Amino acid sequence: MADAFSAAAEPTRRRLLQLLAAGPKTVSELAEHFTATRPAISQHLAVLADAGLVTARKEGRHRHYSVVPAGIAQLRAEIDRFWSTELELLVADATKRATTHPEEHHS
Amino acid sequence: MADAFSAAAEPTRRRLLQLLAAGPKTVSELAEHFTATRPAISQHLAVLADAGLVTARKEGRHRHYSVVPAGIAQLRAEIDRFWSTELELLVADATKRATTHPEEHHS
DNA sequence: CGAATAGGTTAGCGTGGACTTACGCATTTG
DNA sequence: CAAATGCGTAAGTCCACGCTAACCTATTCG
Repeated sequence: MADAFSAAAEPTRRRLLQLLAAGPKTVSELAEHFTATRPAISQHLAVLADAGLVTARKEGRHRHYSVVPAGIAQLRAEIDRFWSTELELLVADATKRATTHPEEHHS
Repeated sequence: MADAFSAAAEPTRRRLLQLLAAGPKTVSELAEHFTATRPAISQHLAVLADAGLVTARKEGRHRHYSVVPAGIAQLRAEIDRFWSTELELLVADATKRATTHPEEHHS
């Protein structure tokens, strides 16, 4: 099984996951949101499926793709594992500094 | 400025960020944790720097790399924007189902 | 000053990934 | 049944990317 983090990071696949999070959709429906051709979207979906993030349910001549909750949970776990305590503290420090001294942001 | 999400997704760079989160380090110190050569690590650091995630402080003949809190905060924002409400609900549903009916997990 | 250390830069290589075009297969519909 | 629809797959192209080897610069130390 592929690395969920890497699979989900690609911009097109990121959007695909967001679109599918709102509910199941067919490949053609999804492809309408992109400039890329339908086969390209189909291949992206295959990558996501290989990472266990989406699955397809066959229904007539349609293929309804939907998100796999367990896969999304695993992706979440990967993100959380990456997002260590140290990084969390750094962000907390950064946002605190930004709200306290907004103009000290010399570019 | 490059996409922080994509930059941080690459496995080697993911580890670099985690190592740097624990505190500033030189390129050689970082390179010890990998099988890749030092120039490779140096290039990964350049990618992270281009994404605004790390910065280098020159000190003698050493370059101490460290994480940029503001960049990490922006990465966090990108992740949060990706992690929409729908995805959150799916995960909540998945974990709930897993803890409630553990054996219904037919592979 | 010359050797050694730290590290950025370049050129070039190989691979993978994103993409398109073309095709094949199933399913529905007239 | 024939045309049309929905979609996966194969083949081929192109480019970005990760990597190494080689080189160059700056700094420290004998």
